[in-house]
Amino acid sequence: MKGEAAKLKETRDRFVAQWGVMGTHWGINRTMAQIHALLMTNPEPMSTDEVMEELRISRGNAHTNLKDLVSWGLLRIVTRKGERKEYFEAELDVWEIFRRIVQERKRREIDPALDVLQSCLAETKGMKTAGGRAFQDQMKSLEEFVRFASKMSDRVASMPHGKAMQLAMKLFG
Amino acid sequence: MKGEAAKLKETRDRFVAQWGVMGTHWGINRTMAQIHALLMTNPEPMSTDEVMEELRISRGNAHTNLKDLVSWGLLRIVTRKGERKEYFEAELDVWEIFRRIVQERKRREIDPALDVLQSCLAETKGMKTAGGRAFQDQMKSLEEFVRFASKMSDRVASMPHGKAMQLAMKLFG
DNA sequence: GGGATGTTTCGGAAATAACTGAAAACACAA
DNA sequence: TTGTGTTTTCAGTTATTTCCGAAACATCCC
Repeated sequence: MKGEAAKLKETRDRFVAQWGVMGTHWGINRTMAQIHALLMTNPEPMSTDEVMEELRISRGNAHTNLKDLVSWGLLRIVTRKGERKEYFEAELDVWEIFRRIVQERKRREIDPALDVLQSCLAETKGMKTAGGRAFQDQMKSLEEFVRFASKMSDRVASMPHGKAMQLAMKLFG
Repeated sequence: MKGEAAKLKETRDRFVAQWGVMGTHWGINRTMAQIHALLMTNPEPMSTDEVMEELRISRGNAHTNLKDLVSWGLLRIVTRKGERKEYFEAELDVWEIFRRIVQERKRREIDPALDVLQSCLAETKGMKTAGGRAFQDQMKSLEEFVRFASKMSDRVASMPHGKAMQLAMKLFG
């Protein structure tokens, strides 16, 4: 029979690896997803070196992705008294994680799309040909929808956990 | 002064190009996004050859991405009487587009994540060590949330336009 | 059959994204 | 100021994804 600790390690490694694969499908890179998985399941904050060793990756790679995760708000930097080294700890609250991701994806994906649509809309304003009209109508539909999505994202991202769940239950209970 | 038609073509080209760039950030490839943009703004269905010519891409590339878009439910294949050639036309209704994307992303991104989490959860069931408990708690939170997201996606994807908007207005008006 | 038309597949080329390793920059204490 | 531990940057390499071009396949018509 296998020891519990060994089994745990195995399962955790599998989680980290799989989460990395998932990451690539989510449009974020493998390493970043792996680091996130690693830290979400580590009881203690980890240093860059520990992450490097655990995942067998270079310092540059570890550093870049740790800092990216911090900029997403998914990791926090913590320091220990008397030590200069930086340690990283993951946000564990799922609602908080979700909010951060929504916020960031809005900024990176929705807002730029909105800019494109609005500029296309502006440029074709007042066109009278059938083709012009049709194009503009389609831009308008898209713009309205994306603008709406943008607003929704903001609302969701600024909702506290309790409120969100309450709302969700009312809708989808 | 520039003719309206010329201006329109220019704006549309820019839309197609930009939408392609956006696509790469959304985790779908440039060509696929460009074809989608092209067809959403084309009054008539287009053939593979027309798409190839307009975007200056190879037949293989055009073919693959057109079929992928069909599998996403974002394009329909239409045929003309007496012609063997296939033409493609885009779904234009934004709510419909949104539903299809939600559906597909759920299938590709949420469901596999759920599998991973559930299997990790199962494997660590009943562990008594502190580490095992902590790991399991985190898996459980994630699993619950992702399962919830899965359910939400299904509901949203099966909602008719009117119902969804009505709901949205009540929430975020 | 065999030519014409259109679709699908696929090996290798090209483009893009991710990663490494090492050096440079930085921060701070002695 | 110099030494030591740590973070950051980046040019070059490697891996992955995307794309091309051409051949194979399928279908219809004569």
